[in-house]
Amino acid sequence: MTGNRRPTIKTVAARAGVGRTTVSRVVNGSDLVSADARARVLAAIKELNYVPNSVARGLVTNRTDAVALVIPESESRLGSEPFFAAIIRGVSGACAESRIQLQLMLVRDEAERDQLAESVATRRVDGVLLVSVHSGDRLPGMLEEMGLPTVLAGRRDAGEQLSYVNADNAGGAAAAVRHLLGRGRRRVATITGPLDMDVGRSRLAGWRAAHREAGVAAPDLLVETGDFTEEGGAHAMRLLLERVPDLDAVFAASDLMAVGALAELRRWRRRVPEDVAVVGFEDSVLARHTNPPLTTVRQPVEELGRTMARILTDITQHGADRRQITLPTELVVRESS
Amino acid sequence: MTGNRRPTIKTVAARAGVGRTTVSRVVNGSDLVSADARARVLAAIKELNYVPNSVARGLVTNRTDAVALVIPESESRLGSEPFFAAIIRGVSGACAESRIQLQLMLVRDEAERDQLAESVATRRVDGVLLVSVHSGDRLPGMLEEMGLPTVLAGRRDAGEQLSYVNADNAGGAAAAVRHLLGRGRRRVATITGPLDMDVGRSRLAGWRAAHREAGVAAPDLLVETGDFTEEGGAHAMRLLLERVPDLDAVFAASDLMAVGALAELRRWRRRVPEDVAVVGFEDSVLARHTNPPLTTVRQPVEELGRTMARILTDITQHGADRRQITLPTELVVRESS
DNA sequence: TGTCAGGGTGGGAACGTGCCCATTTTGGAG
DNA sequence: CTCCAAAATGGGCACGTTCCCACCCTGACA
Repeated sequence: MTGNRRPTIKTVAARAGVGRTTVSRVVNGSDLVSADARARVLAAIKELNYVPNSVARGLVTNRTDAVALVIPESESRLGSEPFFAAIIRGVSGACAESRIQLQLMLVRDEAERDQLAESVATRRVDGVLLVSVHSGDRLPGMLEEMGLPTVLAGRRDAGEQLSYVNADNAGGAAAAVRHLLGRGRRRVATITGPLDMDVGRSRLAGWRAAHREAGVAAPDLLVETGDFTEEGGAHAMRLLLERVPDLDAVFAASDLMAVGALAELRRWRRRVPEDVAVVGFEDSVLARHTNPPLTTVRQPVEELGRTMARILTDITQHGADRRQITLPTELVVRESS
Repeated sequence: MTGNRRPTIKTVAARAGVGRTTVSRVVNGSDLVSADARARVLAAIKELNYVPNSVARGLVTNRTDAVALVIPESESRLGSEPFFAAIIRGVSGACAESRIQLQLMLVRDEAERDQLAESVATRRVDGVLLVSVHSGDRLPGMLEEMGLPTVLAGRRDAGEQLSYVNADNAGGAAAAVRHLLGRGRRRVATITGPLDMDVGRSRLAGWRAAHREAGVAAPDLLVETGDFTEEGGAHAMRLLLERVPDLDAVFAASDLMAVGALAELRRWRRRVPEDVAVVGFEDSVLARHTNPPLTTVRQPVEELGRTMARILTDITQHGADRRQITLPTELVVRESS
């Protein structure tokens, strides 16, 4: 209980009978050190239970080996937790591999988001991972201007210049709608995500593309905008049913909205899938627990997080260039279609 | 594009025509500085867009204003994501208030967990938040010995000496079982959590206590051990049905196990709640989406995370003592009972 | 007018590390 | 055995901050 200070590189050097530099070299794996010295240093490290001080190291190297993962809480709160949880798992796994520290920043409102650039500057992270970016978002640009490599989960628009990892939203949506049309559905409505996000627009574009491809008309009458929430899905479903009573299928741009749609359909006494087929997007845990189990487009969310982290470490550690990657999606057919 | 370095405290001092110390005082809110000097410094800070370097600060203060949140991934993977997501939200919110940085560490296996102490030592965090601790776990003790204040989510046993925040597991379980007995159920089985965790034992103790209180026998025949997973719940339910065909209620120690139990009961053609009533524990999102909606014991998970973070910052920032807190739970009656 | 208390101020040292560069040691060739 | 290149080594400095301490200045009091 003597309040022993932690051993420093100096302590180790003295114990091993070498200079500080030699210890530093051993710790950082340089090969300019004799086998004998290395052995003595390693022994001293073990005896003293020495761990290098990453704060001091960061001061001189100007790197922290840490990245920030920024998640807007307003959107994660709404039950889309499985998505963010999977992102976090993927990111965390990749970071652990590269011995990179993960700093989590949940931003609760615009004010906190504006403050983010400063916070990130103070904290001296090596890079930033941004989830859920809206179209006109200026934050990513600001970060890159500050010299902070940034990787987005999902692009802001089709011409995105920054690094991003994306699911094949248009392709997945098209596959879903193709599936519905292929089973003889003729009035396939869609509940979109927010149209100020590329993910919302792309999935809508996929719905359109599949119709075009099949030579089926796709009137705007069949399109209702949602907000990725359960309530939003239910509300959109109601508007659609009022407007197009004879619709026989719905493609919802997220599982959560599909759940809301299912509830609304139940209220209207429409049977799923007999009267109306329903398809969601994401394949979250939810999809397996709805009644009936939900046909949906699986996106590899954990892989998405992992890829984001890998791109970022390639940039920060190996000076790689910006990269844009789109991951494939896959239709999972269950009983709602 | 001149590769302009970030301004340091020295740059600011020069610009404001004062010494480094004065700038430092202004930044840290000391009142030993004249109004005139303060104004000049603040102006310079704004002009130069200066942000203090927390790494350099950490080197001299020996504090990082960062805490680590450690979550075993093996357990978070199993669909209990809502629990961990809520913990993270609570912790993150409290950290943001105190301007504390949150470092997330998902540990995937024993090896990573063993390495954790070293990792945390290298990273120089001010304290550690540990989720999901098992009974004999030595890690918390090791951390405290290293001088790292540690707060647990859930205690290791009833005599826990370290700081922890806990839900009233025994009380909540007792309320659930009391509710079942009160509605005339006479063969109330239970699917427990892992008995090497206090949370598992305490909820079982609550089941026992409610029986004792009502003067109803609680034979071990009615107890089956689960592992907090859906499959575990289904498996335990099957064993119970084989052993006690005439059971008329089940208290599952988690929502996820209750979901598994519901599925198994459906396979056995038992109606819920007519033949068998089911109660879960946690009140996760899942509970509202089961068929029928699940009666469950709500635990304030986000509040739990928030409280953990507050206790830790009280210790690290204000030198407070260790603290043990138990948060109340609340029975939420839905249609499964 | 001289003294002194105390608010303001700034320079120096230290925190623990990586890296530059000068110096010492080693080993092999002549 | 000598010499020299290359390998091995260690000291000094810098990174950006906080804190200690010495100093200066102002104004009140004797």
